[in-house]
Amino acid sequence: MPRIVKAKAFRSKKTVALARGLLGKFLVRFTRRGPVAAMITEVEAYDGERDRACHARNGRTARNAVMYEPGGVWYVYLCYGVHELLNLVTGPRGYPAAVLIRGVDGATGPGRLTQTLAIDRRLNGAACAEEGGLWIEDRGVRVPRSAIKATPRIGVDYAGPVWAKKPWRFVLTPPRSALRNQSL
DNA sequence: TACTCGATCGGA
DNA sequence: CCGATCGAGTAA
Repeated sequence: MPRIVKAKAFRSKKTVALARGLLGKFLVRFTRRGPVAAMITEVEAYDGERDRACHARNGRTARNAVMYEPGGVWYVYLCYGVHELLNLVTGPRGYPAAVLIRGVDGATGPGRLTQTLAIDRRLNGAACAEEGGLWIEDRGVRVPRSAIKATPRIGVDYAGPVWAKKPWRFVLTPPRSALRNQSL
C-alpha cells in the first residue's frame, strides 16, 4: 500500500543518495479531480555551497533561502523567465542542498513536468506533505542499481569542468517497463 | 539603478 | 540554432 514519505526523511546530508532514492517514488499532486501521481524517473543533486552548480554557490540570497531550511520542503523557482522548476530541499537546517525533479513517468523535462502537474512558485517553501498538496509516496517499486544511469547534470557548464562533470544526474532506464515486474 | 544571464523548451 | 521572457544576482 502507498506510504507517504515524511519530510523528515530528507534531512540527511547525503544529497546524492537521497536523489537516487527518489527514483521509483511517486510525486503526487492534489488537484480538483483528486490526487494525480507520477513515478519519478529523473533527478539531479545539488549539494551545498561548495557545489559551483548549486544556487547556493555564493551563499544565502533571497531566492535560495529556502534551500537552507531543513530538508523536506519544496524549492520552486523561475528558470529562463519561462519555466518553474521543482526541487526538494535536502539536508539539515543551514546546509543548502536540493534535488531537482527533472522527469516523471509521462512527463520528461523539469519545465514540462511542473506545467503538467500545475506546480509553480506558490509552492516555494511549502512542506513536502499531504497538507501542502504536493508530496512523495513510496508505492513499493524496487529500483535495482542496474536500472539507474548516472550522468553529468544538464545545463550547468557555468559551474566549471570539475563540478559540471560530477555524475549527479540519475535516470531510470527504462522508466517503466523494467520495473513493472518488481513492484510489490 | 543598470545590466547580465540562466538547473528550458519549442519552433525554424 | 535561436528567440522567448523575467527576475535574481551582481556591480556600481
